[in-house]
Amino acid sequence: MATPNISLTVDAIVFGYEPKEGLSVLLVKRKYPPFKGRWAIPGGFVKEKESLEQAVERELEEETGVKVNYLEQLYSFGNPKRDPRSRIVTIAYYGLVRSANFELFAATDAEDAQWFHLSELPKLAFDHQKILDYALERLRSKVGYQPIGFKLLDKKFTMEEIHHLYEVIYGRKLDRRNFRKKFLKLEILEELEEKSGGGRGRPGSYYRFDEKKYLALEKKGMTFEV
Amino acid sequence: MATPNISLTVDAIVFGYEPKEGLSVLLVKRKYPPFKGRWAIPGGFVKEKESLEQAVERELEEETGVKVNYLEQLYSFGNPKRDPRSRIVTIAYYGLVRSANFELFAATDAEDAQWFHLSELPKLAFDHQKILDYALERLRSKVGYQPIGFKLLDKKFTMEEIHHLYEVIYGRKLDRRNFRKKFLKLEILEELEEKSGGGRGRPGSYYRFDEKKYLALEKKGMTFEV
DNA sequence: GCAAAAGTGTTCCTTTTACACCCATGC
DNA sequence: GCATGGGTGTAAAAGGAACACTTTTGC
Repeated sequence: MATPNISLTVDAIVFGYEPKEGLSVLLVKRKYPPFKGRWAIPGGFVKEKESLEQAVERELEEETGVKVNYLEQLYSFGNPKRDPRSRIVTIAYYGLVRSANFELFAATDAEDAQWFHLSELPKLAFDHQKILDYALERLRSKVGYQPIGFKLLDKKFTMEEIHHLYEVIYGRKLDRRNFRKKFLKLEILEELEEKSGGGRGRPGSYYRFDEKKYLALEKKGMTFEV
Repeated sequence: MATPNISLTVDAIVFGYEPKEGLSVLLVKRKYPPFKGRWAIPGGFVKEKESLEQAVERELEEETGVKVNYLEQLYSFGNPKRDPRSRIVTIAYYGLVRSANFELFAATDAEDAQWFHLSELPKLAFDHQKILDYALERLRSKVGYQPIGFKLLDKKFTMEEIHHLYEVIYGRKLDRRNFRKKFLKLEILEELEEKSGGGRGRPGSYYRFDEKKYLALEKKGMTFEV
């Protein structure tokens, strides 16, 4: 009656962001066949007693040492031929990490783990490119109506940083001044005393995402839109 | 290595619509424990050689005789305790059918299959209420930016019908005149010669969704929005 | 003619877009 | 002072919401 011949895995597209680097994706190099030596997105089999999210977090920890700051289920891929070995259905997630967490280590199932710029992706194993495309599409649309962009930034960030982040994700220019006004009008940012010194030009304020305020406003019917 | 103790099922929320009845959901009465005699959404185990979508369509056919007009993956539910028997992960879909296809039959795994108004739902088995809530949320949002509402209507329909459909799905009144203008401005409806006779008042034109035109416009960057 | 529903037009207001200009800092 | 990037304001255009009015049908 059950389905003894179908295995279940989870995989995770993890996005990272650095102001100077742009968006990156976390990949691991496969140690074993099939696709030995090829880059793939981290993931693995789900254990019987753990939740799907726990499985994702465990695999990420084991294979890359990364802890995500945000995790969301993406889509389940179940094409009977997606894995040459046997029938393996995977539930894909995507995650976001703060730039500070960029340290990696190589471990268990991965000969290596590494960040790749979106513009310099290697050929991926299995149907992982398809999963990545799907994740990017989701990120692009979701960042416009849910406050998840902050999860890619430091707790404190400047207007310029979040503005640039949105430009990178959308892949197009956004008017700096209109972006600022739209964002501030949402009233979910707390302006800090501290200014961003160091660079050229006038220093800008640091801001922090005020999640409590956001949740309260959301409950009242406010909608986040960028 | 594999996951012999996790079983995989698919389940489907199927929505139907009748102008006079509003939105309905297709449910089946469980023949066997657990939850014997309780209403549940149709679904069942995935076979090794079939795709997930094929599994959904097969189970729907077997349990209810219904063929959906639209099918979309919703979300995967994998809480370790969602099924009291063992670890069963389900990939949930939602589907839409035209009102004409409303005929049902009782079959294999179901003592009975029946349409339920959204306002008169029985208590559901497993976590199926949660899945239904999720499906409704998805339907409500998606109908606003993808032309899937038509899948619930006859191939030809009047403005009044689609207007009422949106009111039912959104659960609130929409100005008849503004709705009409907004919809027509999209230029994806083909107005037919035929008028809706019979009722009281001035007859309205029938329309048909012009999918080719929609796809062409979409490619050019047009966005469907209601 | 009257009621009912379809179809058309107009006005007002909010939001978006495209800018110009001033301010604070490093050198 | 000058270059550089941050911060504020404003005007035109577009889009959405509210609503009055006309048309076509059944009785």
